[in-house]
Amino acid sequence: MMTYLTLLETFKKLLKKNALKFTQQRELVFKTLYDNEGHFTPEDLSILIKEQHPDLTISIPTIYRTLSLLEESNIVNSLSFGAKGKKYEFGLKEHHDHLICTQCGKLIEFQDDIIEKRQEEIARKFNFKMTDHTMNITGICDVCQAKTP
Amino acid sequence: MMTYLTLLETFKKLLKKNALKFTQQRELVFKTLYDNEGHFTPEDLSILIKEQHPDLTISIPTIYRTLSLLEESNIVNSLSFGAKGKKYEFGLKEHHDHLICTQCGKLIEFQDDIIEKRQEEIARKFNFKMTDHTMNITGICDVCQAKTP
DNA sequence: CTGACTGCAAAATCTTTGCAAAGAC
DNA sequence: GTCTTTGCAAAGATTTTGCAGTCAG
Repeated sequence: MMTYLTLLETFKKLLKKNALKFTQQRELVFKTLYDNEGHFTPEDLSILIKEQHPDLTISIPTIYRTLSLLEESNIVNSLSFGAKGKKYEFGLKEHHDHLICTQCGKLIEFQDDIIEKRQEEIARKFNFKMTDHTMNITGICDVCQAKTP
Repeated sequence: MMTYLTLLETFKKLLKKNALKFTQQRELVFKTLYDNEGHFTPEDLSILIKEQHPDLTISIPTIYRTLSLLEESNIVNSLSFGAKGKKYEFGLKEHHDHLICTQCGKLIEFQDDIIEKRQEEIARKFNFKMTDHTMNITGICDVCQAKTP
């Protein structure tokens, strides 16, 4: 994983290349997605930013516009599962998958080379340029299995 | 894959078990998802139903309510991505995973034994009692790659 | 300076809800 | 008959847009 500053430079260069300006708001969205692991709706981000940067401001429309911009450049990925709305995550990170316990909500991240490799093969087979993948295995974790026999 | 009538019986029993009524509208949504391979927004379904059953009617709110109902019972699955809104598919068929184009919203289903088997192994490794799993590969499909160089 | 970006308010969508009438059992 | 379900219209949410003022380059 590259450092924040390196990634920020990449972002700045990309903006320059497209005659777009580097603004406080754009950095805020970029940084907040970088700093926080997870998937966020535009509103989630608005709240996170208020908490983590009380001195700065950004409006909801700007968050939407910035996320679209970042998504076009593959700096963020969007996906939405279950709940309403689209969710965004920082896209310049290693892929990872999840095991989710439906009883206690525990979340285990894992990374499996066999699956990673197989996913690439599948994407290739369908001529897909893979930008992200999510795999969620839901079930009941060992602790909860012991609790409820 | 079971026959329509068998599946319909399952659906009826499920409704009865929950003191819910079997109505023309509920069957319409169920049947339309069964008859049409693919992933549909509530509005898509409304249009499909108008085309395929011009004599029957169903309102948009009822489609939303019925889809939520069907989803709770795992009779349909929902997915949402790229384009706006959630999409629903008939859920009582073989397990499969998805390739999703984030630009045009195209969705390709695939099934891969290597991945299925590996998922079971991973669940076992973490002592998880797997109840479900979903895998989505997001990316850019061949058509969209050609469009944006 | 100049053109792009932001925030506001308002519009366009998309989804849910309240309620009277109709329908399943 | 009773209690759910439906359709309508209206309310809520979510996302996008127009425009004047602000700001980066």
